Amino acid sequence: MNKDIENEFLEKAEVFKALSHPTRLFIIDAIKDKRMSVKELSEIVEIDISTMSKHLNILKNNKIIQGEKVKNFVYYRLAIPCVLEFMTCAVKTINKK
Amino acid sequence: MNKDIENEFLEKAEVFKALSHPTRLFIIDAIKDKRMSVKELSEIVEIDISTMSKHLNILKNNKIIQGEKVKNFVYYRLAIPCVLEFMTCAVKTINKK
DNA sequence: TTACAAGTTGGCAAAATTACCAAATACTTT
DNA sequence: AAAGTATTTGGTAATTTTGCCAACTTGTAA
Repeated sequence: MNKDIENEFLEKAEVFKALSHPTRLFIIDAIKDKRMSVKELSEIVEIDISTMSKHLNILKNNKIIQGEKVKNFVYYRLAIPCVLEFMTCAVKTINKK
Repeated sequence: MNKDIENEFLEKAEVFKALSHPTRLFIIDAIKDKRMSVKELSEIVEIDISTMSKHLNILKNNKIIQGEKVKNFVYYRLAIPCVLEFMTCAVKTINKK
């Protein structure tokens, strides 16, 4: 693959990849209004807390969310509100199917 | 994983997954103004034409692009212009890093 | 009809992703 | 200090994605 093209689009692709999992899209929807802890999120989605922690880490590494430690909880919130607009476009796409 | 949550977010995640590869983001950028054939795209990106065909198929299955056969060429163009706005948000995210 | 070019599909191996468990860390509370 | 709760990290197996080659299909042109 051409290196210039790869350099230009790889970082952007990483952001989309971070959003390409149902659990991570749920997270974004869930914390858009109020911050939530890892345990709260894992219990709602019904997955292992370690799995949830890793999903949150993927979003955090891409600066899509950010965490804040309070006591021994970590509360996460949206760092990039524009991701919500992504959703609107995704839904338009789905409605075409 | 909770089934209601999975049902609500799986389809949307598929759209993001379709966009989560540098070659596929390049395609979207390349055909945003003018339609292009599989061979043209594969030569620019420098990958096998069969690989390019598969990438195009992933985008087509998600209704992000659409193809039109002319002679023995297939020209692809954008079907959902709003994906370009996704890019703008992705870049904002990248600039934070 | 024969040869050629564009595109698609199937198969396979390498790489990446995902989810669980177990163990480690961080912080509280008794 | 000891026990308990929340979170993170390492390891591993199952699944998915990716890219090439080879073979096949479709349509063109000699």
